[in-house]
Amino acid sequence: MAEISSDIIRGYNDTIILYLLLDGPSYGYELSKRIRTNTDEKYIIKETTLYSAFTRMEKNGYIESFTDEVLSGGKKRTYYRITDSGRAYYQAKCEEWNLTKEVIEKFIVK
Amino acid sequence: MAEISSDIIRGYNDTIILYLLLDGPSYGYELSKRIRTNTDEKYIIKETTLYSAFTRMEKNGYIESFTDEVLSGGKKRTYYRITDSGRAYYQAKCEEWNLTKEVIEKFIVK
DNA sequence: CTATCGTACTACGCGTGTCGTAGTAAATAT
DNA sequence: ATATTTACTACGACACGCGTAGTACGATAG
Repeated sequence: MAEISSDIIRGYNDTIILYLLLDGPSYGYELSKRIRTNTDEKYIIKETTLYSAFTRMEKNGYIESFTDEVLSGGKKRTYYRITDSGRAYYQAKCEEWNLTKEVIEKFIVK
Repeated sequence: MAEISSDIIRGYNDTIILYLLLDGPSYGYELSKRIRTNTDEKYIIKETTLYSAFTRMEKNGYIESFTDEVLSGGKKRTYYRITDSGRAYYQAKCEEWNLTKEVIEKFIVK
């Protein structure tokens, strides 16, 4: 079966994460499982990709973090919450996606 | 208007080029114009991106080059022709695209 | 007759996102 | 007692795209 290449998902991991955060705050491990189940195992995000996306997006102001005092599985969780700026970015990414899809599909034989 | 980010087109430039070469051999300048017009100016490939894609794909055996003796515009043209391996790669990329599209669209609000 | 535009590239090096590998740490299942 | 699951962090490598610059010549415009 075809695999999803990191080159095409590149730059859309942020969008995927932001979409899931629209439902409310979440954390790495949970998000990774949601992505996995949501796509019927078709896309399994790499841990390093996920956590580096958190760092980047927090730096960019798209998400905010807060920590839970409760330890789960030995390590304290870091939760992330989407910001207004993140919501706007997500919307822009959706528009970009629709345009990009239109462009690429001109070169894809079905 | 939304712009196409290099992060999403990344890895699909090769596919776009191979698609156009299915019609027969072509060269850089012509392909760049065809991409431009084909997408109604929505996607204008950068020259460096295009020529580095040629180098990469020739190395990978997806395309073959030959030169025309006729000088055009002062510089001799390098034509590229798709190989059988390139055709197979293109097909695989199309399948990958369909899968990726399905995955990403689960996270896009329309 | 000089200058700019169009054609057709090549060279160099940077930035970014993804990924492989490895390590830390504790709770829970076997 | 050991393996697995949870929940991360650190480090470095790699590939692709892109900015910038340069080469070279014909054709067209002023």
